[in-house]
Amino acid sequence: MPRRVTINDVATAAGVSRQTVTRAHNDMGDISEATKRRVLEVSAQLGYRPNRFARNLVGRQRLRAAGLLVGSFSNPYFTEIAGAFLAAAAERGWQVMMASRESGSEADAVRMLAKHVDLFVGHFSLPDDELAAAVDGMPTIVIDHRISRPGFHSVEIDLRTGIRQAMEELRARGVRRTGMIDSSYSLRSSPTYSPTPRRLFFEEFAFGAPEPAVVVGEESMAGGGRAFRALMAEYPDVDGVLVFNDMMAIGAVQAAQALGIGVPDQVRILGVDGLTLGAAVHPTVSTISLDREALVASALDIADTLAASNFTRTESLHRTVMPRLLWRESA
Amino acid sequence: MPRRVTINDVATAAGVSRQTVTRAHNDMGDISEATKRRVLEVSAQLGYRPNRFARNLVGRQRLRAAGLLVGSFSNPYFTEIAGAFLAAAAERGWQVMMASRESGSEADAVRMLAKHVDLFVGHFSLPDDELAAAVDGMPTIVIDHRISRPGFHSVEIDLRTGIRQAMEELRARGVRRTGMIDSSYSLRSSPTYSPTPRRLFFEEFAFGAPEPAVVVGEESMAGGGRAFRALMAEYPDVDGVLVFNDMMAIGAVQAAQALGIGVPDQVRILGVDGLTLGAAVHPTVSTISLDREALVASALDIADTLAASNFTRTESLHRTVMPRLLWRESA
DNA sequence: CTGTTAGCGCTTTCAT
DNA sequence: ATGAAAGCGCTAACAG
Repeated sequence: MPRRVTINDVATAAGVSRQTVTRAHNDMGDISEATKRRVLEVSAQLGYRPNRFARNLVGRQRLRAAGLLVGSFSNPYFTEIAGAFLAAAAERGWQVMMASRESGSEADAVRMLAKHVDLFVGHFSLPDDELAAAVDGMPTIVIDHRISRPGFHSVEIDLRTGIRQAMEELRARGVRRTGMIDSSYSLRSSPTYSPTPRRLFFEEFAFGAPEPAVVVGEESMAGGGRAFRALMAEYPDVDGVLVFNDMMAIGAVQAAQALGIGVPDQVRILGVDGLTLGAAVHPTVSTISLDREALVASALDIADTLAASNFTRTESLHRTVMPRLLWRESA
Repeated sequence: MPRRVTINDVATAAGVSRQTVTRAHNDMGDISEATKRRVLEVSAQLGYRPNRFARNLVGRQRLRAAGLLVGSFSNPYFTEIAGAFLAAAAERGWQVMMASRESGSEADAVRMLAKHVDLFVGHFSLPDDELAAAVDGMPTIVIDHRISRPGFHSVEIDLRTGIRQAMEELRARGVRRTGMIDSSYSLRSSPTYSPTPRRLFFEEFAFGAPEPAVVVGEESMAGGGRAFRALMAEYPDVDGVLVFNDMMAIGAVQAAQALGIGVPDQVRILGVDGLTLGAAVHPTVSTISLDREALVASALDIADTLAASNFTRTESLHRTVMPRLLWRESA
């Protein structure tokens, strides 16, 4: 492997000083056209690329880069977050380096990212202690999970309020008994299912019968469909269903159609997430939208605050964003 | 805005030399536990974060970062590419900085990325000359578009062969006349529609009537549905439809169902892209899959080759990947 | 117009 | 166990 070509190599080969090479490469003036052309030619010949670390080290302009950790690129919720973050970050002058938890361990991903960025943002799944060890002092903005220790900041979503409002509106729309389809994702990391926060909020505000009508399904369209059939079989009187997320809700709506159950006439179905896809299917899926714009804006507010202090501030910063209810056709 | 804390500040405050601070922060040994603890404490107090440019400049380990430019995060094709790239890149030790063409100009995005990465990969839409000016010498791997000038490399998809094979198979499955739904995206950048390469390949291999049955639609599920209705109205004898991409194909399938046209019994519908989503709907959508794994693997092969030469090689490298036909239910 | 000097913030020698 | 010196590759500031 050939040694990397440096500015000195070019200077020597072109018979000029390093400074002249810099001038040629940065359109700096104070250099004759002839010299400039010759230097650039030699550079091209040798395959010279300025070392970006050296350049940024000496440069006055402080670049800002955020490391975004997302759960999975095959989950539209995360890709929509990533897209929103990318757009908002670009507008505010942040560059974004991404990593996904899918490949390799979260701790490894974090360690790799650390060399390239000024702070982390994202959905983390490690326990707080292990996370703190992994990020090793890097300022970290956690999404959808409150954490209060120095160097950590968070953006929470007030899902409890969103679910309360949704249940109230379902009642107002004539629903007699509510049911829920929860995600079985806890089964992926432990041998026993444990209820998600969404389920706990649901049970708090469920109505129509003393026993909460809940079934658990796999996190996919097909899983939502199967869970809907199970729910209807076990609790036939349920006429309003909160579904863990929109993908599962789409599956549930399809299953209802296949069963000949009218949506929303006989059963109202409500997802969570606010996916764009939910507005493209028929009927469109009503949803408790986890407002991505607000979410990433809040995260970037924190990032900007940290950057403004040149990353010397360490006390925890927090934001809370409210979900927005999107009443489309399915509920 | 406070000045950024440097290693010297910490050294002074802790009453030690810079080297001792380095030792404390990098678990380097040759330092007493007491000193180490004290230094780290002072660092935390002051909010010290090592400058990543200085660190990487002096570090022996050469980091490798790729800048990935995608078209849009609201298009599942691009997010699937991005996800595949991220996973494959992580495995090969590349970090990935992303930008999307959605926000701001492509040239600006490229200029911002340039400060952080060793090469570009992606879907570019600028004319070759403008692109060359924008990347300003940065090695660039172009996806899905051949370009042969120094410093540029490419990964092509042999869609022509894929479409030929697809048409042959449609004929074998009893299709009598083929039709196509093309994308109107050229209308976004110019006042007049111009046929996409996919249409040209289709017309080369269409069969069943002298006049090619083609309609143009907007690039979305709804657009695919509308186009399908128009196609059936104008060419009722068409019984095999190639659709520009999978999202539009899903819309076409839904439209067919709404019209009471059996899929695949009366009309066979075939998309392009190979989206995961196409396997989750009913009926599942047959498709000419633009093999993402192969695509990103090829791009990273080129990237590794360039890195191995320390980015001194400039002659164009090329790869071609074959699409894979996925015969699911709709065709 | 061109070259020399200094220094960005850090880690790697090499002394002590 | 700690510190002094040197240098990574580049650009800013000053000479000439």
